[in-house]
Amino acid sequence: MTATAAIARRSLHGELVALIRDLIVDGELSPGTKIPEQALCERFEVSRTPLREALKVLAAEGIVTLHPNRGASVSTITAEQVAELFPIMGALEALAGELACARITDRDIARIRRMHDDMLAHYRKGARGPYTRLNQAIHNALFEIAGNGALQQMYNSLMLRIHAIRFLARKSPERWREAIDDHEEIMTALAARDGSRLARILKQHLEHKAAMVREALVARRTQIAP
Amino acid sequence: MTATAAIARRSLHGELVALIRDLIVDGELSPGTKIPEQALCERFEVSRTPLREALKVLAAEGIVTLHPNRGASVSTITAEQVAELFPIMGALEALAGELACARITDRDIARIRRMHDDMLAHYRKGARGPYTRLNQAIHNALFEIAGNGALQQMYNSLMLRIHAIRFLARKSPERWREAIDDHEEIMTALAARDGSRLARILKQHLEHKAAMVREALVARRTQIAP
DNA sequence: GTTTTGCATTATGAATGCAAAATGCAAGTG
DNA sequence: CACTTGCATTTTGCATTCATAATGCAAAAC
Repeated sequence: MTATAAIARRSLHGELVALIRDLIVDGELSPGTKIPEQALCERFEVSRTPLREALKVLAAEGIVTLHPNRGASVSTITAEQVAELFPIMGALEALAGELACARITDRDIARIRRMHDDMLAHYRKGARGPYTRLNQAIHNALFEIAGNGALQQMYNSLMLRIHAIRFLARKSPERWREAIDDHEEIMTALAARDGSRLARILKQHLEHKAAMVREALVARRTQIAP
Repeated sequence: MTATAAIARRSLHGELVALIRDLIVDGELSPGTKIPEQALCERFEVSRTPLREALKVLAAEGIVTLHPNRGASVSTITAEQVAELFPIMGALEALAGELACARITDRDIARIRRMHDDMLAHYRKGARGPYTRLNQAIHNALFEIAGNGALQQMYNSLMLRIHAIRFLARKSPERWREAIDDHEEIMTALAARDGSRLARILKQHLEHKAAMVREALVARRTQIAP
């Protein structure tokens, strides 16, 4: 025999990393929340050692912050950090678009076109939830088609870090319209397999997203401190 | 008083992360080397718990690979991974260049020009070591001027991951000449504060680097299996 | 009434202990 | 002689334990 499929090696701390990450993604642990070790130990029925290892890993990923001798908490994000991360995501998406254009099949184009049309339908209905889901699906599909695993991983990691802003992603109608326009252009460039154009559009699309978040942050600030 | 400087909080595992990372960077632990916990515990005079935590973090960073139940080893890198990482580094450098152009001062330009000239002098003398050092210093300076901490961190992290190829970075004279030409163009675009042009050149520069590494890898392969 | 100080409680950091898995080696088998 | 098989040793994963720093609260001082 030539290649035996390596049996799945499990490690408790690895499971915990995934588990806690899900907890954060699903919003059960919201940004800023303290993470008491003991409580999670009881919840998952493990001892503190693997749990602590998991927290260290999540801290390295940036979604958990460790306060030496004072425990861990779910990372919060500042406007400054958002301002730093969005351009990076823009650069990565641009690269993904470029790579995707070089590899995309007609079948893939048709598939994304379907998602795009679905998304438009939800936009017209004003259905934010399904719209967002399809929006993300399209962006994910781009990364998959790009076929660069490391790139996809880095992007996902960044998405996780800015996850904290999800709850304030209340686009204004103008910004939403803008996003739709961007997506139309994305579809066109993708169908034409015009990599450099798609890259440019995606970068700009992310700049628009960043502007949207900035507006939301400002709105929120004024709301909190009247 | 308004702002007391928070006293430096130390954590053993944090120290160990830095320490082991240095060991790897300095080449004391070369890629593929197994990392026996006990040996390092004795070397650093710590117990296994913090050391294991440190290894988990380094694994999350990608420079250490964990083999469940079989210990850890310094990550090796395949040609495929190099092919995935270089385009990402290209995208990040391009972004750094663009941001740097928007913020660079005349003083900074003069400083980089000096480094550039020094580097050229070393090139003419054929001094690879000092050349490489200045080359890296220039790229680092670009990231610093760009002023995006997250970007710099991600780039450094990637540099660490491809660190394994450092020993085979034997440029052919043609490739070296090519790199010099790239750097001349980089200086020109930087002095003109032409962000998009600098971005394009940096991306291309990284493509050249990738090609160089690919050649070195091929050469090495044929050398090993004659 | 507000602030400060001391102590008890709790939580975190690190070390040790124990069970399970992997490794190495020698003896056995074809 | 090559290849497996069984056992002793080593290594790793996790639980538990011990030490230390932080937190909360009540009493004392201003």
